[in-house]
Amino acid sequence: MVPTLLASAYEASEKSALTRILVEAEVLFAERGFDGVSINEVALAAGVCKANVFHHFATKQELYERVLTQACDIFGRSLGALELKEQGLAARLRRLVEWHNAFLHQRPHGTRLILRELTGSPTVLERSPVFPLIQNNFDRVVGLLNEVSDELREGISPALVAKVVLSLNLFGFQTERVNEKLMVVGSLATRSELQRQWLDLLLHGIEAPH
Amino acid sequence: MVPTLLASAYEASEKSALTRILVEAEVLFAERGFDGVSINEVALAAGVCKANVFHHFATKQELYERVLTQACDIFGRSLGALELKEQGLAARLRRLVEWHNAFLHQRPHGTRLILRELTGSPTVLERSPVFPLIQNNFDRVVGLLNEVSDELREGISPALVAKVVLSLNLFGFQTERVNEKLMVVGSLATRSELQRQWLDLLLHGIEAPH
DNA sequence: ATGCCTACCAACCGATCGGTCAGTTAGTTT
DNA sequence: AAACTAACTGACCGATCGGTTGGTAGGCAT
Repeated sequence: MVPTLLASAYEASEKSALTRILVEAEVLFAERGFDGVSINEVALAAGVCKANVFHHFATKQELYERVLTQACDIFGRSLGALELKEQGLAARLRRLVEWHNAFLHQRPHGTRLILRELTGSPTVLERSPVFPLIQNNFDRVVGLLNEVSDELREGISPALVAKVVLSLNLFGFQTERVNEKLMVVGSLATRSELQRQWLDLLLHGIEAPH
Repeated sequence: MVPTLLASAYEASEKSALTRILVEAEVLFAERGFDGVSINEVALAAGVCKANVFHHFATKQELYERVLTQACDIFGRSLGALELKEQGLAARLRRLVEWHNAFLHQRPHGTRLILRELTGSPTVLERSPVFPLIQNNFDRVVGLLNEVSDELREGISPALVAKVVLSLNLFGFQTERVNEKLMVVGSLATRSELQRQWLDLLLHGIEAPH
């Protein structure tokens, strides 16, 4: 109805068709991957016809890349809004993990979409414009830890800590649905409790003091 | 040529068509997922015609589940062959990580196949016969750590340690190809060096002694 | 030799895939 | 009022999808 090319126009109570296409495409691609979703499905979910999707996006690839880039951007913006100055290592690490985990669950579809690219085969989107964004976001996390690197033991680099922290959070998120089935009987507690535990583990190690 | 239904007949120098189908299907499914691979591709890679694949497997699903189950079985057998008695926590943990990592790289396709199920949406293969196998394998790893649980700090459960160790190894494997691009400049060293570092990190924590 | 079974293949089926096209509607510009 | 443009649709395209069918080739027991 309203002729506009701005995807960032969320002010309308009735979302535009373009916005609906992007939203539904993110959900579907995140859940079933590029090959698992047909353009027709996206169109149906968005309440438009297939040809309309091709009016806004030249190819299926273009739609996919647009959704993916958008997800990376949102992650970057959220990371940029994270302020944790004047804090020590332990507190800084805890806040970082909490922010990261909260973000993952606020945007599960975007997260899963990015994870697909991060862990998928390199044939798809090998040199997509997304990789620099991921690189940049990772570097910024390392930078946050670098400011308190003097509190780290010798031989422990900020990059290593960042990798471990992000890995545990992301893999935990990725396998959440399986975990629920896998650990019905006791072994582990709630998610936040589990997170508290491995953060403590990270800070102090697992070995008992002798 | 030779009429046999045994898939485990590796003794023939010329592998049977069935074996070739299974091998190629594992590679393709691991690389591009269930939806990303057509039966025709599998047939071509195995050097047979499409109808022949459907002669050995009733449906695409059946072929996929067969390959997946096989991958889980091989993991279980390799885990069963791992003997690490009479060792302390540190040595035991190191051997466990080394075995796991070596296995992942010896069978990258099977590993990626399992990871797809572990991290994918629950709609596909929701209640497949594979989940009990995964559950069982995880429990056995926990059991190995449980034998030295007295060396763990209070509040650190063997299940938590197992989850952290397996997560770091698996996510590291999953993102290996990205890592190579992501860390061209120095931040991190070789894979084995990186692994040694986070194992040390796990044992002793990251905080400097005050 | 005859029958039987397994392995294997070319050709085919209806459905769906990504993508195109001609045409309609409606708001904007001149 | 005429011209233009973006948003949108139904019908269609060739290709490929998962799966079926009818039949051939060859080893084996009788």
